[in-house]
Amino acid sequence: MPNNPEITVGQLSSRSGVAVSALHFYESKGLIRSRRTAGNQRRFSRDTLRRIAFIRVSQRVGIPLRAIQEALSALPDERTPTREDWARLSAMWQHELDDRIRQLERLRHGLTECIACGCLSLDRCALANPDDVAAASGPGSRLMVAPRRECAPDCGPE
Amino acid sequence: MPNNPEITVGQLSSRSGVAVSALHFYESKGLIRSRRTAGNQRRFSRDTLRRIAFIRVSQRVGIPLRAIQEALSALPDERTPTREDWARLSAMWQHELDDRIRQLERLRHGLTECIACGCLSLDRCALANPDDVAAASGPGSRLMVAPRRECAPDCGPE
DNA sequence: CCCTGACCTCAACTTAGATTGAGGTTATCG
DNA sequence: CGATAACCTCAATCTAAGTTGAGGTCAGGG
Repeated sequence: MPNNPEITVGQLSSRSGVAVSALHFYESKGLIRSRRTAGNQRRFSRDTLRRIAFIRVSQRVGIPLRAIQEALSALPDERTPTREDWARLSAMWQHELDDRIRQLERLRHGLTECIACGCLSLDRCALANPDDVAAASGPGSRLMVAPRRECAPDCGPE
Repeated sequence: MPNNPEITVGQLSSRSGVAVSALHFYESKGLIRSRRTAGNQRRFSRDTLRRIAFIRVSQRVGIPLRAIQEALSALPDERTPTREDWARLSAMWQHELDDRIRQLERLRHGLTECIACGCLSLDRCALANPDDVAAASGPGSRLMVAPRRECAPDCGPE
């Protein structure tokens, strides 16, 4: 089985569960690469499967394709990536993931308080005016959360 | 100040931090409502601010506008919503939020293991083949995660 | 040899959540 | 009264992440 080193787009699709059209799309975005046969058909090397696994995992973390592409471009260009190469890449997302979990937990905490007071006041509630929505959505992402203020007595409905 | 009960779209925008165009958009989607003046300008009641706070918080949780609209439609139609009304609504998202946190934590756990083994194999890694991506994105959301299999010795690069 | 299924390209369409612009009206300040 | 800022509608555009379809080619089996 390690004898036929290349696979077709259809095989790649059925093995990865990703539609052929999506694979074309990924290739057009530079996330995967292929060689062409004499008849202009794509042939993928086996480690493309691993690339796709990485892409799917990354998408689950919430990373946009654009950023995944940039991460993948850190892989060695002609040598087949080693286990360490992949581990290094995966570690990158772990920070992202930690951040996102922390954000959601802050949000959950805030929501609990705000349910208690029923407030949801734009001025006072940490939940409004987030400033950390854009995490992992672009280069200059801002990660701060405004310091919480107390829910004031008048922050319920008038 | 509680004397002028209505605000313009510009005031709503600057107080909420949401662009006027977005407010128009929200109104077109039925998330907020307005009265019109003789000159066809929008006038919003004050509790629209709270609606917008709710919308923003919900978006942070990852709820699509469509679902936010449905939730908001549970608010009383002519009476100003009470603190309890809002609390009831907010509580709905808490379950969503818990789910999402749990998912991300599972993902993080899996990622840690996969970093250790460097695998990311489509066949063996729980991280590929998720089946729980679509949580909170549509009515029949599937929440299962495939039972984990061990990372096998050959799941590193060949 | 020819049929069929897998493959090719390219353009158009999809959904979500808006933003931008054109062209025109209203409200307010001095 | 006039300038200007804020408002109005409606259509077009944008990004992300693809899917769908038209029209045409390639490869392998019977």
